[in-house]
Amino acid sequence: MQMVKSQHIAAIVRRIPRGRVATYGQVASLAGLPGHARLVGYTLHALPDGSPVPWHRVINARGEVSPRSERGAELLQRALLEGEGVVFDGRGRVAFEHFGWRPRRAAGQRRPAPTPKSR
DNA sequence: GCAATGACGCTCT
DNA sequence: CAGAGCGCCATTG
Repeated sequence: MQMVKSQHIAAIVRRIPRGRVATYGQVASLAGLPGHARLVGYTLHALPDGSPVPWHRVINARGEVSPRSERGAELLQRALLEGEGVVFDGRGRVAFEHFGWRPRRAAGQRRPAPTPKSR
């Protein structure tokens, strides 16, 4: 299978619970490609139309949606997330501390320090 | 089979 | 904290 990659990534994204958002890097790490977030982004773009993949739940590490090629698409993604209960801050950013998806991994918690300083 | 593109991440300034 | 540059692999033409 050649597009197994997309299938694998799709499986990861599909694991994201509703009302939660994950970053490309996070999905990439879970997919077995740590540090290769670009692959996730491009692979998601190559996903078929009938893919049950909530791609709108996948955003960049900045906590904001990517300005994709199509103008307004980021607004659509943001609308979908808001429809799931995700809230954006005044700058259009999502608080990973509240909406960041935290997958259950025995020895692989990709969450070193969620800004422990200042509250 | 080769070349170019692409929905990012991380580090440095 | 914000902005800019480099690197990575997969998919498409």
